[in-house]
Amino acid sequence: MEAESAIEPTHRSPSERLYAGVRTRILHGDFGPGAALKPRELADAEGVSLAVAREALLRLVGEGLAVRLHNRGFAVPSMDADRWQKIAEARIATEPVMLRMSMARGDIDWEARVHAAHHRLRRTPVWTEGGPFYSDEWSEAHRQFHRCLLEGCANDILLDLFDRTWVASELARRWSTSAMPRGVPLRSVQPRDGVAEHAALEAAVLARDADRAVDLLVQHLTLTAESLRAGHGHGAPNG
Amino acid sequence: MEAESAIEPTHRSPSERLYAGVRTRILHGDFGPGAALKPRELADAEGVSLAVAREALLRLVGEGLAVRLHNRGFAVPSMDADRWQKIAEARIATEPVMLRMSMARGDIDWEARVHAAHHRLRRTPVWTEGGPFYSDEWSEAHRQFHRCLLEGCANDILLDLFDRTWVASELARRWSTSAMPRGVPLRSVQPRDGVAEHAALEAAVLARDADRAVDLLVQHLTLTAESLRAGHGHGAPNG
DNA sequence: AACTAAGGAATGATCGATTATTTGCTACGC
DNA sequence: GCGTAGCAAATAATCGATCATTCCTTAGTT
Repeated sequence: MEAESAIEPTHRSPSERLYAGVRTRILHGDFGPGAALKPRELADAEGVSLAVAREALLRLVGEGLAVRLHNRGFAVPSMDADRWQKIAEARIATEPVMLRMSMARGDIDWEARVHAAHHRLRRTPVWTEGGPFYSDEWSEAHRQFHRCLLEGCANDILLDLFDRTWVASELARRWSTSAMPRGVPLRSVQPRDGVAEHAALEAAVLARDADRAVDLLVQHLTLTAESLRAGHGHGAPNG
Repeated sequence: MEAESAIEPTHRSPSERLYAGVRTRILHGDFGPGAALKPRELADAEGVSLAVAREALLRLVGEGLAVRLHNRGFAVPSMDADRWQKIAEARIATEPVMLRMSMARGDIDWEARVHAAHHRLRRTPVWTEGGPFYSDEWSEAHRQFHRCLLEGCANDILLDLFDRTWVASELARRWSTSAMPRGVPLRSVQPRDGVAEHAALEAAVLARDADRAVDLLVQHLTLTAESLRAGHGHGAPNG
């Protein structure tokens, strides 16, 4: 395998293109919570058949990024106030156990990857140029870092569960930041020092201090949930 | 809308019928691990179009009951020796935390449902008439009982994760039992008293003894994994 | 004998059109 | 005036056929 996935991303199959496009747009919050995802529209916009749009939507449903309403098509998942809490709770319930497993098993190579992931995260600009949104690069680096911490557990099933929860979390996060009024960028409602939190987490992990690492992780997740909850109710575009 | 979901189950949409049928057959082990799932065959067998078969397969992929190979169609997930361990480990990692949450939050109504689920489980015959297989009714009652124990946590995200893991677990279990030689039914390699285990678990849960309940659950999961591992390598139909 | 390359059969992906269901509106009766 | 039956537009589900890729056979070569 050489340059197989790195060549032209736009050269892939129609199905793949449309799937990736819609996925990105959902994650970016281009569709509001509960918005209908119409196969015809998506297909026409990409110049492709209905079947590929349906396929893309079906895949998204499997991933938790869309829901299906019986005989009423597809839609972006809706988001109510306490879904936040549920997602944060799920992460707090599952990730600490995984982190302990990861730290108990991870080898030198894993340590190196954690270090690299943290380095990348630290060096990636958090904010986009103009808007109050996280940059795509930072979002991806952020995901990589958190996943990397847990990858030492070497359990595909558990990492799958992480991926699912992460997607739900990102979706919710995006809507929360989208709900912010334009004049009040996210940084003002997030006085925490995310960089320091990640650094402390990395340090504890590499020092193999499991108790401290779990503490820091739970704290990190709790603070994230709280800052996002604080960002709610400012004037969400819809319900 | 009157009798909408309770009428003829065979009267549902073609898509639903085929989906449910294939799902059941996969769970029953009618296709070996890694077996190809060909849309054309499935569609023709049910007398429906290719699109319907593809849709069903896509849904199955989202559920973890099928995998997709790039430009090479769909297949039943393959199963290697240590996948067992991974699945058991995932359950042992996640379910105890959920059980504690559930027991901390569950109300009287939840207790009643746990009791009912256990009653149903206890009264359902475990084995099918002729073969060495679990009966469908028992499998479903078993799932309901275990899920019910955790439902007190009142967290959709976490219960979703349980559902996924359970499906993987059931798939693996079925293949393990299928691998048994015909003359040696499963009961002989499973000397444990599953009924007593479930009863003890129910008792600890209803007594709100979280530590004991978690202990029993972990023990239950561990024994399951071990008995299933013991059943491996007898002469699996394929790889 | 083994390895490689061409070609055909099988299967996967995509398409355009048709059928069935839902939705929103309108007209009618109470 | 309100509720409801019925019609029409929109959209979801399904179909049969076509295009593209992979797999398997076979012939040719070293």
